Amino acid sequence: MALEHAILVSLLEKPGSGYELARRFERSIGYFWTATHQQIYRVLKRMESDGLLEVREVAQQGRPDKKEYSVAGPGRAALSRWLHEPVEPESIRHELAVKIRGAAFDDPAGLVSEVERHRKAHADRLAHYLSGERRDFTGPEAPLPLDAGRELQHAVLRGGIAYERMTIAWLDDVLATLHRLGTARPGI
Amino acid sequence: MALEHAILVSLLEKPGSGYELARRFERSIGYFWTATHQQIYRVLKRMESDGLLEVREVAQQGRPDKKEYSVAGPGRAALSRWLHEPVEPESIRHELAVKIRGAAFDDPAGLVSEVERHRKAHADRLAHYLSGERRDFTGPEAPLPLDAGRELQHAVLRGGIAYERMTIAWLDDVLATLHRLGTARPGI
DNA sequence: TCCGACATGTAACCGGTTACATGATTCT
DNA sequence: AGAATCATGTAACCGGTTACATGTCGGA
Repeated sequence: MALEHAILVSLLEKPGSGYELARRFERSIGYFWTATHQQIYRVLKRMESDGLLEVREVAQQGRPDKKEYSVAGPGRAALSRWLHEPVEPESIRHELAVKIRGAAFDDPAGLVSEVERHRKAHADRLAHYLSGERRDFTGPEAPLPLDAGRELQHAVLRGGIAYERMTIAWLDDVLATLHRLGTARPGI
Repeated sequence: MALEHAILVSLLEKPGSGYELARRFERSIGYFWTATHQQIYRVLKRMESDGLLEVREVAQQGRPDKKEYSVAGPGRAALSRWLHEPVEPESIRHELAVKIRGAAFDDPAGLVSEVERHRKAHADRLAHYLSGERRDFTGPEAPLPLDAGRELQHAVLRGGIAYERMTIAWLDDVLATLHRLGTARPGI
């Protein structure tokens, strides 16, 4: 049910249309919760009919009209309720780890290029996060009234950065292991 | 579709029943891919009827009979095919991160206990991984024929260890941030 | 004229979760 | 007698994915 709550958070940060939400889920929010536009439109409709959201038809020049959603009172209450109830610490699902273990029954060396692909994807994401951090969280830090939202967004981003760094280091470890296996027994 | 492949890997490592697989998914394999017994029984049945697995009824003393599954030729081929095709680098889904961002619109201090709960869960998992590592991957390392399966299992476990350590450090960071927000503006 | 960005949707499918159900055996 | 472990399942639901579908507007 976290998609609903992710949408509530995103709309509290800034109201927007389904399309705009979909874009945000490709960026900031999507760093730790993904959703496609189909899913988002479906859930927005349900949330609106449940009274969690309000819609406003907005005419635009040079663009199609859009429906701007914002959080209604019950939506805010629902978020608050969720924040106060515990969620289970989730376990990761890492398909690549399955592959790595599976490689023992196939060709370990054949996995090198796949691991390298993943390493690159994570390095790209890290670079993206770091540039976002530079853009949004450095420079003339508003010194007096520290904005809780900003601080917490930054804390989450630091988590993403730490995750990508850790993953890259681990994939280097995996590559070294695959290399060792490849050279140790060249005949077999 | 990774559940099928996780099952193939697990059964190649050692044949077993649905029940045994479910237990493994609570342990080693489950560290990076989870599945409940209902799911496993359903998929085992399908995989068997697809010819990927073989079943053998095994009578046991003092216990109910079980169906021992093992990987058939086509199953091994399917795994090999999967290992050679790229999988998309997946993005994480971290519900707690949604909560952290959402806390800005509610009570940041109220999240402390939840974050601490998660920190403890990850610390427990880390301890569990480390004891597994000590048990399975240290001591009299077979020095001559390094076993590819063992090496790769260890590499995956090191990934789990790195993940838990990173997460614990991040949650400490989050706790420090929440604390800062709580003390900085005691009146608001 | 065609492409890309903006904007919103439907339909079918499938994988995963939750709840329910049964029954044997061993240990306390 | 009751709890725990071993063992295997069915059914309903729901969230997420993939494919398909439509239409506007601005710029190359």
